[in-house]
Amino acid sequence: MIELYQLEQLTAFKRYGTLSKAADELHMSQPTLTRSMQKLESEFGVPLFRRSKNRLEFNENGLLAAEYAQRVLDQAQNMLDGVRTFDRASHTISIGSCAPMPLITTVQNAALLYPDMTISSECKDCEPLIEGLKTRLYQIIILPYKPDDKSFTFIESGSESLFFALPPAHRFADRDGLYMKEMDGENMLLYADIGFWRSLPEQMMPHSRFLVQNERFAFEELINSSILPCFVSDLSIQRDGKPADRVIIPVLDQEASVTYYTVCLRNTLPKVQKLFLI
Amino acid sequence: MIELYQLEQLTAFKRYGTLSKAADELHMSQPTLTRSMQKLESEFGVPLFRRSKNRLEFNENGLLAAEYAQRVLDQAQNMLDGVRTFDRASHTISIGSCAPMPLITTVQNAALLYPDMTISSECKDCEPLIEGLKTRLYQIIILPYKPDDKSFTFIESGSESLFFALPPAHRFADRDGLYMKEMDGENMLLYADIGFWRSLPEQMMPHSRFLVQNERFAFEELINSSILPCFVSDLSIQRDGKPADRVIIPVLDQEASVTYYTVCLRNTLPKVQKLFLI
DNA sequence: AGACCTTACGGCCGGCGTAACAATA
DNA sequence: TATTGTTACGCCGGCCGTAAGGTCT
Repeated sequence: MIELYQLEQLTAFKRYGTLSKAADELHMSQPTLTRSMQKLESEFGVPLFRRSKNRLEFNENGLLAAEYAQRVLDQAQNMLDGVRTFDRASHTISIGSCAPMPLITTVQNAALLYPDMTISSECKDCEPLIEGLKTRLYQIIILPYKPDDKSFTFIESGSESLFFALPPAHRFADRDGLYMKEMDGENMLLYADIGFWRSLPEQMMPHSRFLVQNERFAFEELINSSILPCFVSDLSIQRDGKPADRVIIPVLDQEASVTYYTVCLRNTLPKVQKLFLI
Repeated sequence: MIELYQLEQLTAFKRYGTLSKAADELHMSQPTLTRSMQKLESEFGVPLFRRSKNRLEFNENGLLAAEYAQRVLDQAQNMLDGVRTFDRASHTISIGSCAPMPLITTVQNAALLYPDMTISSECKDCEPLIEGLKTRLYQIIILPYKPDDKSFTFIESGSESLFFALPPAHRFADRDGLYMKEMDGENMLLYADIGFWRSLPEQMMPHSRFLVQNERFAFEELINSSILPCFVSDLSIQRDGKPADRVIIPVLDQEASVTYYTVCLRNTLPKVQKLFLI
């Protein structure tokens, strides 16, 4: 029977033009390749080459065969990739979240409940999350609102509320609560990786400038060494503590408090059931 | 590397359900198949089977792999078929003709001029011939008129004229020529395999009944043992002689005399050039 | 007992590299 | 002389079949 290694050799000959060069590239001796091509030719049952005394080249059959061969090889590679990718996916729980904080506990839970699975996670906007859930890019997504798609199932999985972290000398430092509108115009430090929260300040405080920090370290250093206000949340305080030398004032806008929902496809529920039984 | 024979084995296992049966079908021992599948699995790098103590079955990876494998095998088979068909086509001159008589000499010429080629030929109506020439089903066609397609090239290649073959006692036996209309209403013997000629008598002599003979032998026997008139042509006379005991009267209608044209695609001309240099 | 899968063992075929030869540029 | 393709020869790895062992119905 014709075998893939022969097709590999055939396409190598097409690429390199001579048996010698092809044999080099294939890490084999040139006589071996000669014999292998003779055998292939006899298995096709039709001539594939034009032979001069010291020159071998494709005839039209051979050119056609080499094209076909490439397609067969591509498909074989495609098979390997496909099966390996499928296997990897079946050992991976992919979680997408609208914000980093609720992701942390969900990833922890998933790792504990499914110790043999690889947990992959990322933050995205809500629309791509929902798209990704439908296309099975994610098995689980975390949204800041109840999804209304009938093919989804979900549980409430926590909440997060924003606070202003003000320097003690700030004019609003003694308030019990603040609307963002009241802070509009004040420049603030802002940590970049906050998911869907990112759009809220810019929307509600159009006159403020936000000093966006991509590095967590830079963000925390600047809190310590400046008197700029910034945002924190109950979850971030729970995780990292209160920033030193800041007064914590609740943000009163209703948009500043959300309930998170852990969502999956009904179809996929069995695979991640344990996460819904907490 | 993964090889086709392993994929063949994989799909056999899918078809037959157990290694034993698959091994039988593949004419190999069952331990051999066990080992081969183990090797395949290790080459995929992911588990393909669920193993009980005395039962082997696909897991989801394996099912997917078997589907992919079938596609690879199909494509490999497709490659073989494609190349072999291409090779055969390149050694074949396929000739289509509107009538059998001009085909004979053309096929003879082709066989002489291209002794290494296989000559295949058939009779069809003019429209399918032209279609077939365009789609390269034929390299050459023979038409009873000049083609007007710009992509065709052609030469005149003979002519054929019809005659009535009447019994000597026929009322028209002494005529120098006859129009078909004059014979309308008389029953006639008709040989079936006459190509485009077939439609002419029925069209011009609607009141006649034609006793169509599919067998050449039956046709000739009936000429000898009856007094029914029939058609012959100059070419048929040249080939088979005049029918015994018949008077040959020219058919005067203009449709009863045609000039034949040998036609090929301009593109394909080099392949059949010699036939156009006669 | 029969069907099935796996492991162990030894034979052998076929693909491999080396060497030698022939032709070409 | 350097490069290329083909043929001859002998080695050896890997695939094969047989045999044996274990499990399940």
